[in-house]
Amino acid sequence: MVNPLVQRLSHFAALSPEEARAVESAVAKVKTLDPHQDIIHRGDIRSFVTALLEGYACRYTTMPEGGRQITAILLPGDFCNLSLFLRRRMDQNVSTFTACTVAEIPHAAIFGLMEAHPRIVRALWWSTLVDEAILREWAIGLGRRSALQRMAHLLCEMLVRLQAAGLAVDHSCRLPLTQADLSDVLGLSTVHTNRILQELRRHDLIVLKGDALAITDWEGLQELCEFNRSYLDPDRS
Amino acid sequence: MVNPLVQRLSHFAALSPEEARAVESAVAKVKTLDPHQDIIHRGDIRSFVTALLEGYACRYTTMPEGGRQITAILLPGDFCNLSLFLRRRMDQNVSTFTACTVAEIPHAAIFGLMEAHPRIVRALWWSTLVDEAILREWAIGLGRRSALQRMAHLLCEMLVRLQAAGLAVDHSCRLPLTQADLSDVLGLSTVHTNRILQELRRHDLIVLKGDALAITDWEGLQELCEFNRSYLDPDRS
DNA sequence: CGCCGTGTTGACTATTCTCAACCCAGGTGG
DNA sequence: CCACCTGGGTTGAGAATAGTCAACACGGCG
Repeated sequence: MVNPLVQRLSHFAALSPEEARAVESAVAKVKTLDPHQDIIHRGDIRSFVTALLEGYACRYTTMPEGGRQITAILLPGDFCNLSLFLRRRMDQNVSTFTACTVAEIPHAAIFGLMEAHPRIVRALWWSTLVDEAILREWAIGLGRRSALQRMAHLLCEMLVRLQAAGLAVDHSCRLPLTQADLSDVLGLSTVHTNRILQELRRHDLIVLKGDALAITDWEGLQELCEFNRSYLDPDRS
Repeated sequence: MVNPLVQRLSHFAALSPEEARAVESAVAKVKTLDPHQDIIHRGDIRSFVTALLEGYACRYTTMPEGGRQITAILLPGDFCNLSLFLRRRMDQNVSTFTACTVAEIPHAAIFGLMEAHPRIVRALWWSTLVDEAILREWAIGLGRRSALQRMAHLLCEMLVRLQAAGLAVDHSCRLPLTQADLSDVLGLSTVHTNRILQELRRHDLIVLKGDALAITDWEGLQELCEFNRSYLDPDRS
């Protein structure tokens, strides 16, 4: 199996075999994690950065009143906390949805990589830019899209990202989030999320049963939310 | 006057006098812009990066149906489009609120800076991290805070950022955004924005008249929205 | 068997939006 | 100097979107 981390980084800047090896050997430890287990807490100090190799995870913040807002869904190849190599303390929580395997890369190894291989700096920076572009698109949706469009947009985004990670066949993929999880992504109540999903099903746009998401009308779903994938791709347009 | 750009960057990584000079001499051109003038459009290709030296500006995206979502408010020292030095095309619009002066830094000069002065890489990366942290906080607010809390949070954030830029005295600053602009930041209608502002005034939390914002109950305003400034500061906690 | 997590439903409430009107200050042209 | 226009702010009424509360269904699992 190709290392998802290398695969992701080469998506942003073509890596030489030597550079790919350098990335792989920067990994100090590989860990497996249970579902719904916290990887990092807000305020933690770490001497390493964590990258997701297998499974689904998220970054989130909890509100003092008890709510939760998910600010990123992490897929294989994503960094859980790249910012930690500059910032001393983690400013949000990261937790798994499913069982996961993660790679731990010591800060020193990151600095070493960056010094020896300028192209890797570029790739790392790119990866944070895409992170930010996704977050921006979520903010736009939270501010200006209806609940229905927001959900449709999220499903489109997930499919495209999972396709890029080689984790989707045709227009189907695994989506191991409960309706409560989806609510915390979209800023909705669980009841409303449930009704929105039913509406998408009623229009024959999707089939979602447990883990399994199938987008049965890809064109229709994209039109509904005016999905434009360009923000997910390095310079497609 | 200290160059706001240098001031901002030294906030993130102490720059030697030589590095400060290097930053200043990377600026190829300084321009002045009218109020409500677009600086960059989505899709533009540029060979330089733009930094704001004076004035207030914003990044925004327009929806196909006609809405607008502002995704960042830019103050002196902020980059309008730092991502452009990696990404070929601009993925959002940037426009001024007030008359502004901006510095144009050619991509080549950025690369030169980064090569000669590793600490500047650090400072630039930091600046994008803070950008992202602000955006994340906005997303959290859009998802999980009431309109009232969102507005309060924005005003707290603006005051702290303007203080850091030396543009606030005590708890007062200039806020040259119309209620329609504020609405496009907070994801509200202008009517609701108006009513929320009245509510803040009624509780004697703020005085806002035209441009002039005075926060008359700083503690109360922070409590109302549970404002915690740590996301704005390099490793305050 | 009974419990728990997840999904579903109905009834009611709250928040926010839309539409339409109106006010007011500043600037412009007659 | 005044009439008019315009952009921003304000108000009221009614509608739409989304939240809350409470109950129930269903499957997996101890």
